[in-house]
Amino acid sequence: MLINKSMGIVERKEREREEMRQLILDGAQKLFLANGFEKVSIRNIADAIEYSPATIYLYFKDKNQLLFALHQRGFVKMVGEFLPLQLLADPFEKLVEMGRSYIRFAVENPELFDLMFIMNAPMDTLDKEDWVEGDQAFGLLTRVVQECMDAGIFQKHDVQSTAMMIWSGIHGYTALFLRKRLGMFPECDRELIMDEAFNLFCETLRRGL
Amino acid sequence: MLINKSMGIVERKEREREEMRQLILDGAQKLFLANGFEKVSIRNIADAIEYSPATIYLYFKDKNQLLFALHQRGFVKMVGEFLPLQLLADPFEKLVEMGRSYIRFAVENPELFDLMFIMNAPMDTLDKEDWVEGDQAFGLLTRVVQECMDAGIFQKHDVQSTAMMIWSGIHGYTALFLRKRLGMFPECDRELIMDEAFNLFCETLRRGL
DNA sequence: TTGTTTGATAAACAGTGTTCAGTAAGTTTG
DNA sequence: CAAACTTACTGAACACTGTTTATCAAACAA
Repeated sequence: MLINKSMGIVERKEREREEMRQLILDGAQKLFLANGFEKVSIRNIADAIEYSPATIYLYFKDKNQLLFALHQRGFVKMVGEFLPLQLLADPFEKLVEMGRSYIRFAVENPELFDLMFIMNAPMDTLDKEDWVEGDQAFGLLTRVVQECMDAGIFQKHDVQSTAMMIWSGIHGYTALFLRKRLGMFPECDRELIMDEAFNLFCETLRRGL
Repeated sequence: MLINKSMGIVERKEREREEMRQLILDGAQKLFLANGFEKVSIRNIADAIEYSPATIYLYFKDKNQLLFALHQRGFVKMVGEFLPLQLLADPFEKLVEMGRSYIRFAVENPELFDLMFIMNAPMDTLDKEDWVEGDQAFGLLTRVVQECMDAGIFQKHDVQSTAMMIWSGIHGYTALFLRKRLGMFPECDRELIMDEAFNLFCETLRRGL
């Protein structure tokens, strides 16, 4: 076996394999974002990229693993939207803007958000190392919370619990809204109430934490 | 047509129809709570109650409508757990206990909770009148919030927005926990952090609202 | 050139929600 | 009571789903 020859081939194969993975994910993402998750099957994805359904199983163990790969893409995108906000000087303003960003991300990318925070499917079989993207996003939040404490805006509590509390508060609206659980409010008032509730949450944190 | 005779029969038929509906729902509920939603099919339900799958479609337009009927059962159960708490004298304590109840309900009845607040399916086709159960539960919350305002515990804001904010806060944890989105915390700390975050939320409301 | 590995696939399996023609009882009418 | 009609139910089919496996041709190694 000629080492330099086969090594080149191995590298190319690896590259081609990764390209194929991305091709599948691109096709899947396009379909999911356009038609919603419930209406997209492995066969649809295979058709879209002009391969047989069985081929997809050479690159992803099952549908959940494919969904999880998209879940990771979602986190990359979300963290990308959080990063510019880190430049804001006032830590509390930074926190509020991150909350607003979270909600905006959810409204603009409902399918991705679903995958990241609501759907069961992608979390079914999961290792520790798969959490790096989620960790990164939550890390940004804890850091801002710590800054708020350091600046004396918040009292000093356990940072993790505080961050968790804030995340939950923001996530709550978002999830209820996305899953159409606000039927008790008349359609027209809904956006207003959401907005008021968000502002009230920020105000309450400001005063009470 | 003899009026008194046929009226008796019509009534019996109506009664039998309702009994059949309940029989189907009982079977469905038992299977869903035991195996989770993803693993229960119309055929399973039909087998369990010893009828043909097609029969179920004589009583429910489709699977979503069946799920929505269970969703309503869930609300009846939850409101049933909230009612005794209404006797508590201190409105803030009442609010906190309702929050605790919400979380406990979710942990003890994850499948029902899922149906009530997370799953897409049962909300797909929904009229206004279908919201009575949800309205009732949210009504209990707004009333307690109003009491807190009247007692001077909370500042006077829009009751609806305030109730929405509190609901979201509590719902947030619950949904994230149930959907296994707390992978960034080590397994053993999770319950503790959830508890701390809940207490912190109550404390913050107490001080900041 | 021969032998081996690899990537892709057609076909099948076991399941899903849902519809519909057909049947056998229950009910009403002459 | 017998005939006509109505109703509740079902078997079988339709068009899907995710997933596995035997097969085959092309790429590679000896």
